[in-house]
Amino acid sequence: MATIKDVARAAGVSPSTVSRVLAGHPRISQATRERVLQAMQELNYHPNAIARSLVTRTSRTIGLITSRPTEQAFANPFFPEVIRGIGSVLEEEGYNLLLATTHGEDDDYEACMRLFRSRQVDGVILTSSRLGDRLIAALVAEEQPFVLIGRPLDAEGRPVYPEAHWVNNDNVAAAQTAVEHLLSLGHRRIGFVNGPAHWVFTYDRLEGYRTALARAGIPYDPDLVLSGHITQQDGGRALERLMSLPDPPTAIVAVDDTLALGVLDAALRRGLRVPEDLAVVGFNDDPITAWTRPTLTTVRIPVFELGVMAARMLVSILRGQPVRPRQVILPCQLVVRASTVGEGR
Amino acid sequence: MATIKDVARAAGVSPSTVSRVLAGHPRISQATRERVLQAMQELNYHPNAIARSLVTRTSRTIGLITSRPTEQAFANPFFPEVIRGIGSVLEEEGYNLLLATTHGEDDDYEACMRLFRSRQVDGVILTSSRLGDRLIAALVAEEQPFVLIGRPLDAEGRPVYPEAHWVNNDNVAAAQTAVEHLLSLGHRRIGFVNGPAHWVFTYDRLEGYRTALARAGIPYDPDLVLSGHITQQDGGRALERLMSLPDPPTAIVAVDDTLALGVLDAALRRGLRVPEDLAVVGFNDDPITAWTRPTLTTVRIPVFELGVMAARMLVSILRGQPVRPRQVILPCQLVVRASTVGEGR
DNA sequence: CAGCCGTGGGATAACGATTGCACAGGTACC
DNA sequence: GGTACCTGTGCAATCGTTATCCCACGGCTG
Repeated sequence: MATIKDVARAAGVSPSTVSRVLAGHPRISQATRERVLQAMQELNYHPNAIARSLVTRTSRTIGLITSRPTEQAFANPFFPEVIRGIGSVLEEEGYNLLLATTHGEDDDYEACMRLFRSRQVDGVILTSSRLGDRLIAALVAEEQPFVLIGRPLDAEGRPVYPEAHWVNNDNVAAAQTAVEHLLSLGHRRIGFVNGPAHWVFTYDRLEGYRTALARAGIPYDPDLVLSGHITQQDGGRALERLMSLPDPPTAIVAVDDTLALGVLDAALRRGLRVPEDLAVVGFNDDPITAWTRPTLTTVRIPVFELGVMAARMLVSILRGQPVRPRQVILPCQLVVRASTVGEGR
Repeated sequence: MATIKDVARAAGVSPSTVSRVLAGHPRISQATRERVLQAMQELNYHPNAIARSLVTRTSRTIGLITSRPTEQAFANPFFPEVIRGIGSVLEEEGYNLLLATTHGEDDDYEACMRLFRSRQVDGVILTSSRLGDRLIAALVAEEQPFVLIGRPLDAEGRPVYPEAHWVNNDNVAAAQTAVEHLLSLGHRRIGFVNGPAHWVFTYDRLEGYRTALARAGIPYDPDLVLSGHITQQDGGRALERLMSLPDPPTAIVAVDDTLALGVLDAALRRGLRVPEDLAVVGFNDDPITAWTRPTLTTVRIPVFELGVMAARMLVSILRGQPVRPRQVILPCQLVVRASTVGEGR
């Protein structure tokens, strides 16, 4: 493959000049520029990004860290959508996207730090966070450029790192809205089917649930709150346990559509009528929710937009531009369907 | 950040020696090795992958080329699943995964070639192909390492590049099986709702449709075959057109579940009973198909496994190992549900 | 006419690793 | 005791760019 030296020789100039043409340097005469460009064409020259990275100390690549549990959690719609969002920005900014694939729960830490230390990425986007996340702590400590989709909380659930950049959908408000929707329909005993409790988004949604209840003057009943993996199976199990309570709920909020599907399926199997005997609300507006019988009330999350915002932020950071608000919260939207208000179709 | 020279100085050896320790070179004494390792630890040294790439001329990164139309086509389940499959292999092989994000129909060509020419990837995996695909032609011509998920056909649909590496699900057989299933249920007029005709997977599925009909001695009726984008909308439109034929079909095969969903929805709206008035078969076994009413008969495609195989192949190629069979065909599985045989639930 | 400045471009040194070659010292063998 | 070989390590070139410094040249100014 042709190098910058070959081009230089062919054009009768020095490598420096070729480099300057490449960079669009102003102090190059029109004549030389054209000679160089033509030589490039003739030799089918393409600059070696690796060599360039070595000297500029930037890779024009950003990493996407998605830990396995998240991938499961958001399973279908989240992953491709957020990538589409991120990709759409990076593409026009001329950045590459490197995926960190990890196996274990905590391997995202190693994977991410390796990307930075080996200089393969200029910054990263994290697609989710845990309470007291050590990866976030490390990135902050090492001052590595990153943007979090979500928000950083310490192990006790208190907001931390006010300087950090993140973009989040308002999970607290979203869950609150969902619960208030049920309250407005007259429900008073509302079950909450949670995912793994140490994720921030599940934590926040639980928070919204509690807030809504508190505002309505309904005491919090721990028996009504279950937590499991984000699978249809665990959704089903949760329903069984909730319905065998002495005073079972008349409505259930699940933190993810997959869980809600499990709940719904188990409820129907049990012979419950939805929503008459039990109302169900999910999260994410998975396309599938428009097809269940009854269709599923759910909270739409602007995933594509989260990706776009996160990417924009990170690019600004890397450019050294100050990012206007360091944190952005995008609103969610309750999509009311038949699983809470009957035949809405 | 510490470099190899810092480590060398701290350990009282030359950079070469440090490099050899890093590479696990055999002719390094135990004592030196330990001194060097300790120095690395103390300095928190991590080798610069960029610098290494420059001299070794490999990036230990592979690219994933997914053109926008494909992303739409396979929308939900395909994309994350194939990445999971690829990732699971690359992770243990120590390769990175770089995503090529493209906007336009033909931009995948530019994107892919740029990755190669700028030396950012050692090889690529293509997630799909068109008839007479120029990207494939270029990769073959330039002898770049690549694996295709799908198979290469020329503009007229003839197999080409017998040397190329690819892994494919047997779309012809799959479609054939689907049609034969309908034939065995007594259907004689079977509609075919296709995606964009220039994709190989749609081409192959149409091929399977024709083969099955031919074997059953049923003449091919072009009126029964429609082609559009892979959206629910176009599925609905296709149904309308098919059902307004003078002699409408009693069964429909759609090349993708999204299309099948559109067909199903439009059919139900039209007051047709499924499967009594119209049987419907889709492709991909999207989780959603288990939730429609009636549930949707579909063809399950081993997406994760396609990713795994493709990645394994590519890694072998990059290692310089001969790949045993250059082409692999994975079987599909017909999942029979209520949209063809009534209440299967 | 001397000095200065702006323009265009060359020389050279990094950037941080790998690697072929050379070489010192020790051991084994004839 | 000399030669040959093995072991362990250093030297220096190299990968393909960019960046810093510097110089040549021409025109303008005083």
